Amino acid sequence: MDIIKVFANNVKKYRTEIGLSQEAFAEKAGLHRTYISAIEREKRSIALDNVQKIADALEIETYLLFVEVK
Amino acid sequence: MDIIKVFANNVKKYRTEIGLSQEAFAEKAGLHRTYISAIEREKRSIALDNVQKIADALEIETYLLFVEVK
DNA sequence: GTGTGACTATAAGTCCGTG
DNA sequence: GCACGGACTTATAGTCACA
Repeated sequence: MDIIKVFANNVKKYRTEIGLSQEAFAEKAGLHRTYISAIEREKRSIALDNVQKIADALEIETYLLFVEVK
Repeated sequence: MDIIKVFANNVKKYRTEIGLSQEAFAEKAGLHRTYISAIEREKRSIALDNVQKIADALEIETYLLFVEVK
């Protein structure tokens, strides 16, 4: 399983769980709305610092983003 | 706690546990010796594709690299 | 066996927009 | 509210010679 795929799925999962749109979430994470979009579509391989920003914005532990949910 | 720090510590930890030098590990991961060095010294915020390469070379689950070991 | 500065190429990441 | 594109800036990828 590809880590980028797992990450993308988890971002989408946790983001919708807390009821945020891509735009609202991007703002909360201090990132760009088109960037979040690209991530969820697996168009980009993101760097660790932004992984942490995203985890913070989702209010979850960072490693949870890499645990495959089946 | 910074994720890059956790990641760096874990790479070093797991790498030494399987008894590989930076050089041997770099070759196994398909990366450059100095690149591994830079990662372990937290000089780079690496992207997800290389995170996976490293996890594969360490023969561990990817998420373990982000679990802080105290 | 590892740390480091310097370097070029490529990808990450921002920002404008449209359907 | 999201997918997608184009153009742009900055950081990472990847390598080297040398300490």
